[in-house]
Amino acid sequence: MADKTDNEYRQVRISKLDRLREAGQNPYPERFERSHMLADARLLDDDVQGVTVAGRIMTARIMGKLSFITLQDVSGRCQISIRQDDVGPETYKIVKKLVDIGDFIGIAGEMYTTKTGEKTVRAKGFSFLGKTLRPLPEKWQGVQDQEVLYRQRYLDVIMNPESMDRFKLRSNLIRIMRRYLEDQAFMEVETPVLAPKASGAAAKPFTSHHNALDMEVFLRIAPETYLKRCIVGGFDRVFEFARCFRNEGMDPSHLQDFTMLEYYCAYWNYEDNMNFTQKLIQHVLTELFGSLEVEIGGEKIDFSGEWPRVSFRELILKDCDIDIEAFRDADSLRAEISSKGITLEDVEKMGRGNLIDQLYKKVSRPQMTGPVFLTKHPVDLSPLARRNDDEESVSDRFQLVIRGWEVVNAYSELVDPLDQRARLESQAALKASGDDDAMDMDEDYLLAMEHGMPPISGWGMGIDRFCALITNQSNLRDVVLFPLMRPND
RNA sequence: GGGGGCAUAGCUCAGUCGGUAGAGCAACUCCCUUUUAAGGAGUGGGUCGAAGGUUCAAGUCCUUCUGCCCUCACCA
Repeated sequence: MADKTDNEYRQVRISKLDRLREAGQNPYPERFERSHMLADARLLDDDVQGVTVAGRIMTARIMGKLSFITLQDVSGRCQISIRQDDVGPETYKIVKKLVDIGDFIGIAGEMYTTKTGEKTVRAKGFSFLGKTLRPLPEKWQGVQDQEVLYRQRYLDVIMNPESMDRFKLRSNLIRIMRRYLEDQAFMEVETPVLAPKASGAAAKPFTSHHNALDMEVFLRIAPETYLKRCIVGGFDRVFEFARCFRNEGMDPSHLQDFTMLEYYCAYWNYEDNMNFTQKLIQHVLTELFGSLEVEIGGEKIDFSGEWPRVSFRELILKDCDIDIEAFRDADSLRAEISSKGITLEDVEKMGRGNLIDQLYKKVSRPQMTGPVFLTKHPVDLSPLARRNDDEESVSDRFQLVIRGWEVVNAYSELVDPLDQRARLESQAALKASGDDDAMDMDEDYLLAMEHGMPPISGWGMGIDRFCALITNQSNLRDVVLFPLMRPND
């Protein structure tokens, strides 16, 4: 790792700092006025005067009295040239002797096209804008070491334009979603990250201790119950980009620290919400890609038209010929699964809902490619979802599955406070009997519910997952700028 | 947690059967007014991830450890 402070490069560059100051150049000046981003400068006609650009030096071709330098900024790259005859021998000597690849410089000058056809800014004035003490990675191969790419992400995005583009896309994605929701009268709110209870999902929380209050606090595992309190309070449509934390295993599709977008809409049911989801995602993809066909993992996925809606029951019946409605308790279902020759891990401990979920993950989910709305989950997998009025064993719930990834989870919310109390009591009983993932009793949330809720449909999307999916990344860390790494010093 | 893989100069990588540590880029000293992976001449740069072991001799073989990647399990 680059933690040595005594290497040749650093010593040489520190000595250049002093020489820059002696030559009258501040190595770290306070500002610079740009007229154009580099990508925009390249579009200018020849002979345009008064162009001022700045950026990081990526490559340099230094000659005796004329140099070509490629600068990079967030917009892209542009070549500049510096001629001794234009800037004078003192300044040209600085360029030759004291400027390194990786440094920031700014120039003022005019546009021209070189005889090899490259748009170039010819420097009439030169400003030193920032000294680097470390060399950039190799200009052609860049950084290959996955560990360095994660630990020193700045090097990744400096050297790899596709990586920079991916993070730009993530930013665009979030902006487009935020605007779309705002345009549909949703209001962005912020709810607690640090709370006395980890509620709203089944997951192991991170814990901490609040000194002044002398109490245990939890990092949120979901914003759900607070956003629903907002609905109780009269905000009809709310959303939050909620950083959530779950103290569970890490692998390419799970991070302990991730971003969920959740929204809640009063007076909608889950079917309204499916309609809206389809419009939202079609809008986002059109804005991002100008197309509803996205290539993911080597196959083109078509997001246009109406997406199929299939219930758990229909799906499982189709994929393994088991009608889950015919098996109303865990034991009979377990027997049926094993009689079909399907093996699932740890079936003995599972309730009926979990059995169905595991069965689905085994026989159905891996082969689901295009966008599919999976609906009507077993009610005991959905402690916060509304029970279906016609079938009491299922919930008014859907997930959006794309290429085997559950990207969206949404339902008609349970707004009956007595039903909610009963379901949380059974969750708490599961937890007391050793199920760490079951939910806690949440009296504070029940108190809010008892003050009355309208019909609500809520919705959550794993932003990291969606982003990884549409940027064709298989590891969520590739869409997170600074993933958590074990320190290695 | 199980299994597999990787770790050599600032970066990208070679390193044969165990026998003096290599290249390109980058850096340093020069030359160079149209380059664009600029070119030419020269120079310096290594705790081979760490610690043990085997051996006359270890970057190389063995053990342990650390970090990272993949995979299985777990986990909405």
